[in-house]
Amino acid sequence: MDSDAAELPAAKRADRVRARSAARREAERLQLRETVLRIAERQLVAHGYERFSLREVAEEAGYSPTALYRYFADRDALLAEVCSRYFAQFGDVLQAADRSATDPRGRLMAQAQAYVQFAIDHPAVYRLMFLERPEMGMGLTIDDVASDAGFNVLAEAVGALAATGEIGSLDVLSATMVLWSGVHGLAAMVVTMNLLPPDQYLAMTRALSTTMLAGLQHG
Amino acid sequence: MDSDAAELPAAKRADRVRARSAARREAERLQLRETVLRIAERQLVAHGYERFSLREVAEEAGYSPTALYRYFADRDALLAEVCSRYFAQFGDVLQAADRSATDPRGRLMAQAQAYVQFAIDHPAVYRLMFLERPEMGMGLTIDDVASDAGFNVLAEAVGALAATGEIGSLDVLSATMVLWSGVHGLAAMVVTMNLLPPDQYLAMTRALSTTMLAGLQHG
DNA sequence: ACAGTTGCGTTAACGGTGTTAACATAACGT
DNA sequence: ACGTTATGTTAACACCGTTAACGCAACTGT
Repeated sequence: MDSDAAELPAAKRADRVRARSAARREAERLQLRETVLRIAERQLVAHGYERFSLREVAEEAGYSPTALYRYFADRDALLAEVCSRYFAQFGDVLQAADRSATDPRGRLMAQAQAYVQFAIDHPAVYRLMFLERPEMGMGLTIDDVASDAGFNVLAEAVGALAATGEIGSLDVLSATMVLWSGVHGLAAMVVTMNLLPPDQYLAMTRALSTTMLAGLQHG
Repeated sequence: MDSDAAELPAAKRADRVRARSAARREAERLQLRETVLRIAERQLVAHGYERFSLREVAEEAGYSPTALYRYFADRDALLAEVCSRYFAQFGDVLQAADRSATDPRGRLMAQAQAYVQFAIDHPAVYRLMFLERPEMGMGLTIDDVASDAGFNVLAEAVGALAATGEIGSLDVLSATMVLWSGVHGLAAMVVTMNLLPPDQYLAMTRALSTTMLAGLQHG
């Protein structure tokens, strides 16, 4: 049939077949992992963290519950992977907001808006990332957080603000933590109680960030 | 035996016995409720919200799991009652802090300190009250919150601050929400991740409240 | 081409959860 | 003394995450 292939040594063709077969199986494995992750993400968003069930993910995927253990160590590992992807997305969102302005003030204001907007858009995910299982993503120690992408975007903008002298008596790390606490508090309210409609939460975010920035300047 | 009692009509003595019996049974019922509540509180504090188990409460109380349903509608009702008592305590703590100073600024600073201190002292309870099940206690709507004791202590101090003109362009409700968001964000961090030792959290609380108060003044 | 190994998915089972239903028993009111 | 009510029990249901044992297909080395 294939004259070129026929001229090659049989051993090499067998090797090619073997390699491609392994690659195909690996691809299938990755694809199944991917669909399971997408199902898990969908159910997490739909049902919330507290009702998230490994068995239900398996059912929707068309497998027995125990089959998923071939691909994920346990329920937490599955959730952690979903989490880590959203953490990357969250970092990107903050970075994009940061780039939407040039002056430190504007950069911080935009970041705050984007931060709370993320919580509004993905409440179940924000809850998992920052409220229920903070170890999935940013970790529990101050060093973990200091190495987080999102935190550093914020910290750098605060550093830039400090360079203009508008940071008062606080050091950069403290000022960063203070600002983070503020938006985190609002985000936590967004995902746990719906006191206000989303747009009012954004207005509140504006009020909070202007207040804090003004306070840093005159503190 | 007892000549006085013998002279009374038998019917009346029977009534007295009946009433006291009912009272005694009611007291026993209340006492059992109370011990169950104390056990539940202890286990909530010890194991945290996510591991809280009705069956384990029943076991420690010396009853079968289903027995508790005579005294509480379900697991959530039991937790809600534990919650409501802590809410009362939380309100008292804030009020006491409020009274520790006379000027609006000092009142708000003291309240912020007491707020975060409460989260440090009772992390599992704060999580239940404000993060996991906010409907147990302060509710989910803005009207529920507006009728909460703790919130009103804060709101009144903000009102007093506004009377001195140090509140800038924000209305009292918005300013209250902004301040609450800030301390809530810190408290949420206290109970979900332990980035810092408690005393540093309190220092951060001071930094946060001075910043926000300065921001309100110059905003 | 055949034998052995590896990977995948299954069922069965364990210990745990909240909750409902049916039942026993003791105390109470008439 | 009898019927009723309150209190607590056991059994059972429907879930949950997780482990162990097994069947089976595909792949690998000889």
